[in-house]
Amino acid sequence: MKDIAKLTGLGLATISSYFNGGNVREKNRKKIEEAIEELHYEVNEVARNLKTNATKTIGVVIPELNNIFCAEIITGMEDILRNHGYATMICDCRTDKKLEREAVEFLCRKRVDGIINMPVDAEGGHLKAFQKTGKPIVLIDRKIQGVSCDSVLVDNEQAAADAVKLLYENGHRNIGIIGGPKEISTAQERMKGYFSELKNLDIPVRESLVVHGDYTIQGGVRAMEELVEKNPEMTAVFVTNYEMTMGAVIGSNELGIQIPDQISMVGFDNLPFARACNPKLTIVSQPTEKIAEKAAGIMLARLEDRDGASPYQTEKLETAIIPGKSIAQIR
Amino acid sequence: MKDIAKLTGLGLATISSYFNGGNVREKNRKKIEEAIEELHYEVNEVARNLKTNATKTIGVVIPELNNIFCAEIITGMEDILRNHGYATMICDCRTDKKLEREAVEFLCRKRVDGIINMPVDAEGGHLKAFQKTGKPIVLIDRKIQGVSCDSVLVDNEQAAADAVKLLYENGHRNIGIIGGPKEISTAQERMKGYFSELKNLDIPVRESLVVHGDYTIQGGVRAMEELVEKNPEMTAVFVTNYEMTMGAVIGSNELGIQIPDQISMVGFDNLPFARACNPKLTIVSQPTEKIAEKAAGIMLARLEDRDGASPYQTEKLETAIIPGKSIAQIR
DNA sequence: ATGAAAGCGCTAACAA
DNA sequence: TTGTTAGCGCTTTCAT
Repeated sequence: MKDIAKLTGLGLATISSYFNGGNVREKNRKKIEEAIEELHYEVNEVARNLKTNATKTIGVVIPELNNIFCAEIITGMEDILRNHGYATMICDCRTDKKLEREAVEFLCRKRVDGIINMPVDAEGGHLKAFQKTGKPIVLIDRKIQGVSCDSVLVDNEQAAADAVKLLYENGHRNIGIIGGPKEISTAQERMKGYFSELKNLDIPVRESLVVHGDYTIQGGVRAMEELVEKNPEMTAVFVTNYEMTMGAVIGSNELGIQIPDQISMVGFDNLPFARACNPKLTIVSQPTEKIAEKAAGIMLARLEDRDGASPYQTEKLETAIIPGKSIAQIR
Repeated sequence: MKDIAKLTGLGLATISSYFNGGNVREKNRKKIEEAIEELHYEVNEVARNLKTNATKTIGVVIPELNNIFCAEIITGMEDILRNHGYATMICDCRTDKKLEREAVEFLCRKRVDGIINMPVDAEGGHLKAFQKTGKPIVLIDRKIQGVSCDSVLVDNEQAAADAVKLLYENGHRNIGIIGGPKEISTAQERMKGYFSELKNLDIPVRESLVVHGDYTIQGGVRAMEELVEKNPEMTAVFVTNYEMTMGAVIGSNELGIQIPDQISMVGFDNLPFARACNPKLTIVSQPTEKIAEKAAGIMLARLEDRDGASPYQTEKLETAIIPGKSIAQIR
């Protein structure tokens, strides 16, 4: 910047003003632009950030990038944030609480302006340090008790209830569930929806029909094997996330089980995958696009009007069932 | 840092020395640590970066985050880079040349120490500006003529030839191909492998068996429909990326085509998906883990020994065929 | 081993 | 509208 000041004979403030949309006389504007061209000048954001104490960067901490649900949400958020002048710094913590905490500390040091987090640690201890900075935090997909911040969630209980009801309506009474890790709030809620809907429908819960997976493909395979082995009378399975759905489909294939002739199935997420299954899988679908929009929107709102200390909000979005051909009509 | 200097009565240089592994007397070390605790001090990386003129951040520019091949590679690279003290700034350019150029410019301003790029623009014009900084660039998956930098590629021609040969060995002679966009080097190479292997095997090329898709799911569906309609005698299809493979499977399902009874198929990438197909899909598999390792490794090497201006290297990795049950033995 | 001081590239308050 | 100046939080000579 000094160089371009020298070259144009202008003061630093004028140049700065030029870059920040201030008023600069047409003549000088020209001069500056020529100098920029000649010097191949590029603003140094690092210096600017130091001065303004804002990095125009949002940290995003997620359990696995290599997970389509996460990837879809991130893609959507990044798009919106970028269009508002914000960069995104993504940290994949590999579903590891320690790495998650390190990621947040790292983003602290990097002085990001806000953090969007799909939390692994349900206690939320990893966020405490960042929260002290007073900068905004937005939680997505999973809630944390006791961390006061905005959240964007999905109505998981309803989603599970819908799935169970759909199976019931098709005559199923022995409905297995492949749930997620017990610590994770989404998994708890989906499980709760399963139980409450069974109760609603006056179907007794059978322990052996309930398996807790770990939200991974391999976990889905194992859970499917276990369910099938333990429950010869089971006619349907509800799988509660995408990775395990894939696993359950793999398990069925490898066990030689026909869907839906032998077992009906309702999966979770990823419509293209559901379409690629033969027969097409019926799934619960989460509105990833909307989650991204809401999360980015809330973050931007917090960032723009710091003063408008509006109360923290929790958005709860609806899921939908996308019908396929993986449910057999019984009797 | 001033505050902690004041609190301990030490000079700034000592504190700085403490943070950078310098020699500090045990006594003072203690004092500093106490002060840090009391003040909840955290290093400001922005300031440090300004001074050292290095951000310890690598920019990654890819066509689509929402693409498992990309996501897997990024996950792998991020892991390695993080373990070496480097952060990663990911820019998803949505397969858009303009956004890609903007991403690179953006990363320039952010003063990243290097860029890893899976290029959309085969001309490579978007990289020129960054290259002037003298900082390292590593290209992955696709090559660019005339940009002098390191690349990590895969032997696409061989991969395609292997697939064709395998189909040939199973008796297939009418082999269709769903290729990718003509501008993309990987697509060209895979197409080249198809042609050269057919020539090797003395099979005449039939125009109608060659379709160019666009590397998307929907493109795969359309391409499959087109192939089937135009080529009643076709017995096998080779699909040249993951998204289109998914599309081809969807297309087959929706057209009611049995794999492999009516048409045999060789897909590309994503082993879990291949396993989830019924019957299991035979695929060409790329070593994403290794690509990530190589790319991150080369980047780190360039970053460490700036002087050791070793010549630019092009790594070419091998693909593998993972057998499934989607190829019928003819006669 | 420690301290004093200069400066990285920028912005912003103030003065002209 | 433009120029002068101070300073963001750190690192890094150079003395001590």
